[in-house]
Amino acid sequence: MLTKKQLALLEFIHKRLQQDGVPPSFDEMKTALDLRSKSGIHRLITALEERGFIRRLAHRARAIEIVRLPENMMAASDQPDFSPEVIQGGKKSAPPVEMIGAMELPVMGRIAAGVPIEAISQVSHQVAVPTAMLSSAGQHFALEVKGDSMINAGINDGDVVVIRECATADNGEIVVALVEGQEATLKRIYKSGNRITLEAENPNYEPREYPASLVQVQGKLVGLIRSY
Amino acid sequence: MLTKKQLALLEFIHKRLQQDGVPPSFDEMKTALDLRSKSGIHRLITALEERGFIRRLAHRARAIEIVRLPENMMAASDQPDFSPEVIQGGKKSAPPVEMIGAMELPVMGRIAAGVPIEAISQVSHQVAVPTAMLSSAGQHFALEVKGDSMINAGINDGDVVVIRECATADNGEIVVALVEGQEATLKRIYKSGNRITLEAENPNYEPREYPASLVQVQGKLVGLIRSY
DNA sequence: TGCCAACTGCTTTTTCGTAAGCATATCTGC
DNA sequence: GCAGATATGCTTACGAAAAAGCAGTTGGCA
Repeated sequence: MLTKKQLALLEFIHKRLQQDGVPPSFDEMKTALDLRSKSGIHRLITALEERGFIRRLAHRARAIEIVRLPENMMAASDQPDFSPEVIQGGKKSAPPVEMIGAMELPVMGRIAAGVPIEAISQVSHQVAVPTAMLSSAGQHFALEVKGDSMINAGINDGDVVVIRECATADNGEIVVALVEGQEATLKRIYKSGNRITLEAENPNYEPREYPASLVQVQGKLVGLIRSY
Repeated sequence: MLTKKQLALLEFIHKRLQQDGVPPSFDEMKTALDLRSKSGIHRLITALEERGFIRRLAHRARAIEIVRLPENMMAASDQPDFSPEVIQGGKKSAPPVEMIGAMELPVMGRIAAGVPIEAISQVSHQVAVPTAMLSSAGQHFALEVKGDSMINAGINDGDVVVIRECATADNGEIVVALVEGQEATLKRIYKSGNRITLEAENPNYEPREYPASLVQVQGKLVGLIRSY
């Protein structure tokens, strides 16, 4: 799964994380692996992320988190107190994520009807989402809904929608669509020939039709979370 | 995941929280980190929120809560109230134990409009809900919605609603109400004098009025979860 | 109403991450 | 062994984010 370099880097990150709780910067990793340039690190990091060993926020300093470790490292990650171990009870024993059936997803900003999305690349915060809502395959993220364009689908202003990233969608599905490369909306999608129609679920908004080339599906709606 | 400054601030907040139970103000944090302006704190706080370490209420003084701590800090955070608990060593289940902002709630059955609830005492399964949805006080449970009586409130058939147990409700709130001791419905409640009106959010259903003595509030709606 | 805390906008400096282009290795299947 | 794919190394350049500061606005709350 991992190349030697990738493993070495992962080990280093892990060590630093345990040591000072702060992940190393690209420069520090560069030094640790005895390289003269950060670009190599960049590629290794990308590879690690692709393989699901780390998770990170793009364009954020030191925003790296280890998701899992390769089996052979589990043992190596010295647990000197291997044998029965005393842990302080109370809330301390936070159950691992999978056991409680939830995962944290980044909220990537807000999405509205017709209005350009505020930011789909910027994490505003995290939300916990039941894993039952997520499919095993694919990346997920969340968006806060602004406006009432999907009101008849039971999607209200302020709701958080969970989106699975994908580039295609079936007719009638609710998707996040990027129109003309800049305007992202949450709409029901219908395709016919090389035309795509985006329909709001609100009689006050007209369906809009575009050439298929101008519409790009970014993901489909898989869940919704609302707090009162 | 965190930069040094962010970690330092998180540590400080954590310390203060343990010490006096009250999160520090921006000014106190400013002093603690030896800054001359609070705006820096504001941005650090924002970064911590974005990365899912803290949660807070906008525009509220000292409304900061720690959601989870970085791994290496977990050990240092002694819980004073512990009941030492021996855990089998060995594999050490899931090393990066993250405090995640979710909790499991029992789904107590289904609730529909006008129709007696299937079972409000029987747990059919569990769902994970974001803790942000729950208030610290009170018991919560979940119900599956059957029917379209609340469709205009954006509550669809099949949705899971999160209910906080309580016996009273303000006018206009959506509650689980037990009518005549047997029929539980999810409705908007209005009180006037000793009459209580339960209103569906669907023009096809008539509001129904009862003597206050016949209606018992079982809990109020605090959240909604939908899977597509 | 007035205090205090939180929030915003703007500026500057420094650190950090991203990207493109090109040069070696290493591996894999034919 | 060779061709092509992959992994890696290096350089340079660019742009974004972190961090710090100051000033001014907004909002809660007593």
